[in-house]
Amino acid sequence: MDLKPTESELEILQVIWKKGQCSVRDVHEELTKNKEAGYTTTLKLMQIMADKGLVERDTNAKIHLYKAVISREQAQNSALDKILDTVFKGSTADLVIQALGQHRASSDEIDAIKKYLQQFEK
Amino acid sequence: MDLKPTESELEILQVIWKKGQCSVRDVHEELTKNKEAGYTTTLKLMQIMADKGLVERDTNAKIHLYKAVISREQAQNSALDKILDTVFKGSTADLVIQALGQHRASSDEIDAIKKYLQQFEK
DNA sequence: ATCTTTGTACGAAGATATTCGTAGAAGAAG
DNA sequence: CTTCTTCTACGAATATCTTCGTACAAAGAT
Repeated sequence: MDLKPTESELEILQVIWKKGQCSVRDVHEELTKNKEAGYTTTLKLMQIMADKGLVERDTNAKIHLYKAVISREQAQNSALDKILDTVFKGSTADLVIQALGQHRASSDEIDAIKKYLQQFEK
Repeated sequence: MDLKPTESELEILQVIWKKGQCSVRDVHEELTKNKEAGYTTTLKLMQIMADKGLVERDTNAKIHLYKAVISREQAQNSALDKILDTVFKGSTADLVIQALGQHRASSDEIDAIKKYLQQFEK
């Protein structure tokens, strides 16, 4: 099992993570708020995702319901692993500093991070 | 101009970032330390990258020399932008905390980050 | 019961990315 | 000069991802 979602699959996962269990219709409506897409396109992608094991589906009713197999956290970690490896030379510190520098965290966010770092005191 | 390197292109950029200006041979030798690949495959990829504007090449000598057009920092930022958008709901704090939590930064790294955060004190 | 809407299944076209074989030019070695 | 190696150019096969048309089943409306 590979479990590495493609670009489009990730868009769909985002919707499922946000809304929980979803029909194709649910996902499609959400996706088409931002971009054009045919309904069967969304359907096909979700079927492929089910084949790959990225999502599970309940086919008991006419309207199949899909839920995510990989969690957002898993996806976050594999995304971090990947970019650490490909562009950050493995340095978490570089990544964090670059993230804080460029993407201007709010002061609340910075407080949250400082608080988090307290753990490592002592 | 799109400037979004693919997976393979990123592998090549890593070598160029590391070694500076490179011939195809240089890059190829480095790549094949880790994986199998035909020489002309590397060549073709680098030619495509030159077409796309990801690298520039000096074709004066017989052996063409390639250098990166986009910097590692640019690639880092676009990688961060992308995963912030796709898996972190735009939250830099989540990203940083997840990175620190999962990828066990060394205490040196944590110190560096704390120092960095001092900037935001007042 | 028939028509319309709303679903899933499936195949195939189109787009993009990856891999490599073959050809020929330019140097190096003999 | 001829041969061998090393290089670039190019085209095409393969793989993967994305998109959508068509077909048909099930449910709802008239």
